[in-house]
Amino acid sequence: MKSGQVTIKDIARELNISVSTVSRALANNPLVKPATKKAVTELAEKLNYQPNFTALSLRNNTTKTLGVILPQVVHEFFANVLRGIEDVAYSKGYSVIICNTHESFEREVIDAKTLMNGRVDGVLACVSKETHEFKHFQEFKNRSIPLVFFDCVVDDIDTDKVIIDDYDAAFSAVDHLLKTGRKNIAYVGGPEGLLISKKRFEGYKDAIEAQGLKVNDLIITHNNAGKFEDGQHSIKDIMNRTQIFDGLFAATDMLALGAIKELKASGFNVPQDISVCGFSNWKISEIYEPSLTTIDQPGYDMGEISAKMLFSQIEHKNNENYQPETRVLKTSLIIRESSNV
Amino acid sequence: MKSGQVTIKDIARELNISVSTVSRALANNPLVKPATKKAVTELAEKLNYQPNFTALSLRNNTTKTLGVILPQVVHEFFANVLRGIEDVAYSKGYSVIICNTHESFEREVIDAKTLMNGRVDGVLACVSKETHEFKHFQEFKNRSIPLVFFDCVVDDIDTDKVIIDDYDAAFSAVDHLLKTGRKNIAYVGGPEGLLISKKRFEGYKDAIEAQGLKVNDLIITHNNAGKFEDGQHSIKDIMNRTQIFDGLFAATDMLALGAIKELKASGFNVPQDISVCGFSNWKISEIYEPSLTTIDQPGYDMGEISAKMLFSQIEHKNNENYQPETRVLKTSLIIRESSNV
DNA sequence: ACAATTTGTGAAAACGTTTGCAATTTCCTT
DNA sequence: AAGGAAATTGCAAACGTTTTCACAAATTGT
Repeated sequence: MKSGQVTIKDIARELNISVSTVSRALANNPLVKPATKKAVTELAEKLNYQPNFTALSLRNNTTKTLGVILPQVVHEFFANVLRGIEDVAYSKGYSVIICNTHESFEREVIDAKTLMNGRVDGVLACVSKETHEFKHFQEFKNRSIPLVFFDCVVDDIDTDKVIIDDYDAAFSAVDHLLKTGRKNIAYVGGPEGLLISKKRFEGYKDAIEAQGLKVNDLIITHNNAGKFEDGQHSIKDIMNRTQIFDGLFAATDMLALGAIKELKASGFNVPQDISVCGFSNWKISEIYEPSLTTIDQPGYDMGEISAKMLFSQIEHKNNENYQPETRVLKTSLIIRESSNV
Repeated sequence: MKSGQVTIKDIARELNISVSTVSRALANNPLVKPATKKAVTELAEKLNYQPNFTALSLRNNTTKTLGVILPQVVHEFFANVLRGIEDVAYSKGYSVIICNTHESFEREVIDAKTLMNGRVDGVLACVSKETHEFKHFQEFKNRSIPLVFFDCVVDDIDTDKVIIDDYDAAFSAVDHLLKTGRKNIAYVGGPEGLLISKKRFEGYKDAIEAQGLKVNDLIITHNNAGKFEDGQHSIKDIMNRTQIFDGLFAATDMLALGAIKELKASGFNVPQDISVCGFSNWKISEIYEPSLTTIDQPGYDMGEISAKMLFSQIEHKNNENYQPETRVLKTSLIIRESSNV
């Protein structure tokens, strides 16, 4: 006997009945005689029988597993999204395979392939910042594997999507800074290729122009990532060009904090000299001194909604007239010390 | 035809050969005629054939999947552990299922059951702080499913373990504070039930006594979690009892930062009045002002070593004389502003 | 007491793959 | 051209389950 796994056959042999009867008994099928049922369930209990997951998957053509592809996991926003996804999945008896691409295109392609061979019933994906080509995702559609994008989505692929209203969020953040009397708001952005970066940048520009002011390229920077160090470099760059700015909007909290660090190092006070707003509402933005004004993103909701949409695809897999949908979630501005002037 | 999945049968039918030949051709078996092989591989390519994962698992009695059970994912240390695990797993063609228990015992039991039915080839686990009963883990051993514990381990279960030398780390942290001339070091700890908490606390006490000083219960607190707010509460509690202390060792960085916040609020300066040391070396400890002295834990190494041990179990599953082993990893003290006196 | 139900059970196929064995074809050798 | 070896290929079983269909046994109605 290998691997100690108790199977339905073992039970059948032991009780001198057929596997079919055991299967039915365990499924509580009314066809089987109560006495037999009792014998089977008791023996199953005693032997600690667990139905073999792989066999079930093969038989039922369903793996009760969802795949999630995302670029980072040490990330409070994604962690909240994951919680939302997991809660929905667990409530339906599903497990979740998490594929962490570490923002690598290559890894993303590998992960996509891994999930494409019938290992999961559906996939939730957030594309990495390196990704500019989407064949690997298109393949999910070709194989009609249910797919939902969240946060960083692929415009060209026709499927359900759940996104944050990044434009609106950025607009309201910059608008807030302007309403407190600031006139020259600098911008410290993330990867330019990313759709969410573009949206945030547009929101920034439009908020300024909405006040009849002009956008000033001298106080605008973009970065390949959204890390603390990038925020520091951005401020150095801007300072080399001009020191005329009194507000700053950063596309992530980490960029904002890096910027603040550098501003302090250059002798500026936040918020007295320069007021600052970040994006994401990570825990650190509440702890830091000065605490950071920022945009709160509904991560949990995003996960929950994405997962529900995915299940809706899974459950209506054969429905011809299913129409992909894009849900846009609202954010909220959290005002703290860094913009409290 | 359902679900569009191309199977080996489709290829066989199309080419008018048997499935066995197709299977062999795809496996590049030398038995099959080059011409046939060519025809098969070309058609497979054209139809974008991918071997069905579930069928393979059933056939080979191996899922090429590892399960990881851990209590949190928004946690830099665990995230590093995960990276280490993933890197080893990927290099062997394995995927990783991550089960996030959210520090809930109930969830941990469910997750363990989920992984117990042949869904994974082995399990890496870090127990939640709520867990005081271990039947669900013992069951892995009963079924001889390879199991490795990391970080928060279960003493009673005889299997491979990888841990941090928490005692040693705490000792060296407190020793460092004492060597800078501080005499009364407060302790702000995490969940008392957790083995790692106990070890850190012991290291703290022994370091004090090693200097011929006495441990003072008035300046010791324990918390149910290791969060920022717990650190704040701890300082309030201590302050209500006494204000006589000039150093502080906290069992996590977040506890340390919460403590610092509260100390500042009470008019103390860090490090001038009270020097502080945390534990874990999260990014925030480098960013915060004052930057935080802390213990760096080799998270990536822990993941890598754990995964390697697990694979060693998997590969020697039938080896009678396999002896479980416990690896203890060294940490390093990172001295920053918060203890720079 | 015999047919007609009802009730309970088993055999076999199916999910997609690999592989030992047997069967067939092809190619040499004489 | 026949015989045999070598090269290809196919059949069937197996992995653990569910489920359709058929059949046996027990019960009911007359």
